[in-house]
Amino acid sequence: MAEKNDVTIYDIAAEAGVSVATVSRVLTGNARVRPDKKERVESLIRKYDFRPNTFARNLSNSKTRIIGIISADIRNPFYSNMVVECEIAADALGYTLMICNSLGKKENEYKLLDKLEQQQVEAVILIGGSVDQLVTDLDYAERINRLQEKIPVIIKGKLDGTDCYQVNIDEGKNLSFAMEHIISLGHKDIAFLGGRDDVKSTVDKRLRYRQMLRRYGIPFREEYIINAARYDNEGGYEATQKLFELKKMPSAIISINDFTAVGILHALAEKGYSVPKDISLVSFDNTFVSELSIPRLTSVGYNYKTFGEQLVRCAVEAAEGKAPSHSILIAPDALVIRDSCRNYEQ
Amino acid sequence: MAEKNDVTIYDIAAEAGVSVATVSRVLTGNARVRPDKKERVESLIRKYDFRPNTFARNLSNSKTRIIGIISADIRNPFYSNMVVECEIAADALGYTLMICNSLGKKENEYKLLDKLEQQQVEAVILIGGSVDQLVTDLDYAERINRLQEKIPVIIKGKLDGTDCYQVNIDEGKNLSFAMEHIISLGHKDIAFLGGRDDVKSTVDKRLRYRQMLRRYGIPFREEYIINAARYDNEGGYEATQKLFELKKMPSAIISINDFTAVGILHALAEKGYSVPKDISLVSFDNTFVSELSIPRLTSVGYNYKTFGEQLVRCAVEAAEGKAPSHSILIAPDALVIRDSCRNYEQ
DNA sequence: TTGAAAGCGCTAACAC
DNA sequence: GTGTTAGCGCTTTCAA
Repeated sequence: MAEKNDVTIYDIAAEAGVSVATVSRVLTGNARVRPDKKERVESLIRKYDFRPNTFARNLSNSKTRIIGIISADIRNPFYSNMVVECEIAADALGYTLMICNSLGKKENEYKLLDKLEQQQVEAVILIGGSVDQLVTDLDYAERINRLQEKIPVIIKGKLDGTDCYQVNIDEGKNLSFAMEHIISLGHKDIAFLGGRDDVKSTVDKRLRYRQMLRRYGIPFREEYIINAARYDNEGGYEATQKLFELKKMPSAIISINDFTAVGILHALAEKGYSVPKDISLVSFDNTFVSELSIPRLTSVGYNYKTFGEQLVRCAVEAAEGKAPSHSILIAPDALVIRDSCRNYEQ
Repeated sequence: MAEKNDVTIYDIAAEAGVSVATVSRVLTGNARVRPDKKERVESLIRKYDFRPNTFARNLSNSKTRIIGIISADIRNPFYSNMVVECEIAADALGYTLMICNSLGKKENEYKLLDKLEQQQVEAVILIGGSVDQLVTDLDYAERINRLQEKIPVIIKGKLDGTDCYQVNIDEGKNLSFAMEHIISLGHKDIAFLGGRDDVKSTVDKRLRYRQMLRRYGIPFREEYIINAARYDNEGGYEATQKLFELKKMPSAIISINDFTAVGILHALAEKGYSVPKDISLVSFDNTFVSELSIPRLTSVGYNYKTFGEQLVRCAVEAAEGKAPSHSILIAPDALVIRDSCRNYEQ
């Protein structure tokens, strides 16, 4: 075990009585080889279960066909969905996805960037972390710019001061789907819980939230927008506690994501509110969490598959020098109606 | 972008007026270099933001410090927890984890094995997929044996006909924690829902289930063990439907995992059963799902951190020729008591 | 402490 | 079609 008894192209060549070039040719398929030689080589390859050394290969032609991806944390289903779809898309294009998690630490983002660069990945995709921030670190932007000189960088989100390829979705549009659903059900007192004001996608949604209220002639109440430090169930739970302090409870709540929605559900249940009987709830992301909760959540779904495909397609095209569009917008997501909303009756 | 304008060790050497060997020495730190030269080289490295080409390096010393891991599907929190802990552990030891998903397809397992072998990973870790099967494919075992001749293979699970390194947990022990809790609460009619009889960990649990009943003098009822094709909420839902067909409902249910438990919860709620009022429920894995459901689930927790550490430690030691123990048993997990069980009253 | 040079295993240009 | 050979960028003897 762990011995370097590896068969090389030379061994194969020797035993087959041909040159290494010929072996290489049958390996790459880049040139014609006389059938009988080809057959001899191939049978030797099978015999020794030979696999060409990737490093020698990469060193020689400086193409790794690896795409790096740095996600925030695949334990969050939003990211794992995204990452797996990217993996599938990359595989379909003959690329390998190298998956890394920054786990919420800026220093990890830097470390991973170094690592991927050193691994000679042909493109790097960034989802979550710095690319979610409303205002970008100068330091980070600089690091990315330096990287961009060698390797294309594709992000979901934004990065001021860089010209990364971007693949995004119209968060405002998504918000409007949720709002329209709620409003069509007769709700007017609609709170928006969760999220932070340093996160771009959240800010985009909040902007649209106010805009929608205005459009439908519903008065805006500052106190109905409630921050939460974390995008998880605790965040939802805490935000709901603040909601309880208000004199008037809303009849509907929009939650920044499924996890937060579950926290909201717990908090409401504790206080004796029933969903959807007393309060309706819509959320975003449509992860499996929305299927698991009771009641199941009406949620605006992310189209993970399309997203993954676009991210990877962009990465591959950029890597191959095909100059894809610098800013790709994914078609808006669809609302998946489940059991957490109902008609509002006076 | 994507240009090969990369600075090499030669450029650095030339500009610093030293040989490439010297540059290499400061890079690896494997030999002493006169301070002034060292300083000159280092400043050049900074100046050009130089990073040695990993492939050349690997080719030269045939050490990649990469460990491959093939998990079933990181969209399942059980695997993402495991994988992230492995990633953290690997990083701490100076290794990189290459994460792949077989997504339930045998062919993918083979493809990924090839890919990892070609990438020259120094060890491969297998969790989920073939290693979960009660009886191993001969074909697969053979593939693994061939791989083992070059690279150590570490598995969570089993693989008949191979002598992979194994890191496992005593599933029976875990089951007994769940049972003892339930029994101590006064329950006697205890059903065990979910899981398939071709999965080893499930079979282990079922064996212990019967054993525990015997030990406590509780009659065993065949019909209280219910299979489910899938280990997700649908599996739980379906298994519960079968339970409804029985003349007598149990007072407690043990669920094969958290997802299944949620399906059970949904099915019970539909029929008007309340948990824990009417029926108590315990499950396994203690993923975040058990925190999210209503009621929150009492669950026997996996110690993901320890598991990840042991898996990676074993991989690294084997890779470095240190001959770790061939079979490692993780300390049994702990029961996390939440809100899904209660005392049984006649 | 340092430099020259021989690999590491493969690809591709070049000549035949 | 096929073989020879020059790299690819780095590490590591071996001498000096």
